Amino acid sequence: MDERNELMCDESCSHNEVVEKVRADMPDDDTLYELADLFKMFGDSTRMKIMFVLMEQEMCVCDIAELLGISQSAISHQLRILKQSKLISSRREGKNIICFLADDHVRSIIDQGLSHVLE
Amino acid sequence: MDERNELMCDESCSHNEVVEKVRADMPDDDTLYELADLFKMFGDSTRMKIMFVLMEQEMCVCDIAELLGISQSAISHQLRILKQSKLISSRREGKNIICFLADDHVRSIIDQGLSHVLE
DNA sequence: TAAACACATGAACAAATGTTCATATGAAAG
DNA sequence: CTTTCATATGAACATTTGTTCATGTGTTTA
Repeated sequence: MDERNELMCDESCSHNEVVEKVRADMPDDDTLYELADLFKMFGDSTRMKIMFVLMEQEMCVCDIAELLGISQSAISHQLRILKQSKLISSRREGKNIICFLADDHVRSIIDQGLSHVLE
Repeated sequence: MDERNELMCDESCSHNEVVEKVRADMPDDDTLYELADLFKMFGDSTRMKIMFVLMEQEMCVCDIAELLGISQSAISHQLRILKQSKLISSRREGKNIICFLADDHVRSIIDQGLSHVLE
């Protein structure tokens, strides 16, 4: 009887024990999905631009839209998503909503990405 | 005459000079798109899983598929994309193609992401 | 050289995503 | 309290994206 999964190649390059070890060391599925969802936030150029702006300067919605040349509605939709991911927060100030980065990981993540891209 | 863009809020929270400074400090559009495309790679759970596996152990395509319980075809399509982004490389070894991480930034990017998620 | 195996790839399809447009909400000023 | 301004949101739409299925390519082994 062959105990290996039918998908596995005949002469497994890594032995089963190795596969088992790697499998055991993987984060659970929920964490993996959360992680992918987090990076999804950085995977759209509009959101990327918003975060870049907020890395330098907190700013109201309207100014972000103007600075980036993107419609207020589009910005607002994206801000909503970014807030849900707890990457940015906001406070009211008079008539305006001021947005700012909510997490310092944003900076380090973007910096690591830049290092790769600029190589 | 009002020199401000019509989109800009009446009483700009940030003065125009600030907006101009931030705009000047932004990377050019090409870089921003590249950056977003890079993070897009981390924004899918299948690719995330592949990279997690390869962080621990280089491995042939077939074993990755078996370990993750994902079809060989799906894995192959994703590997193609990851190679295009220069995140993983591969070499032939007999009948198999062995895949491995091509860039150490992968580890640091994922680690930063994990820190955020596990908070 | 023929068969078996590991992997790649194209087409088709469903699902997720981002923008626009129109409109709603809610604070502030008159 | 009415109007105005800044922002939010829902619906519709076009794109992008990821998977499956069928099949192609290139290596190895018999």
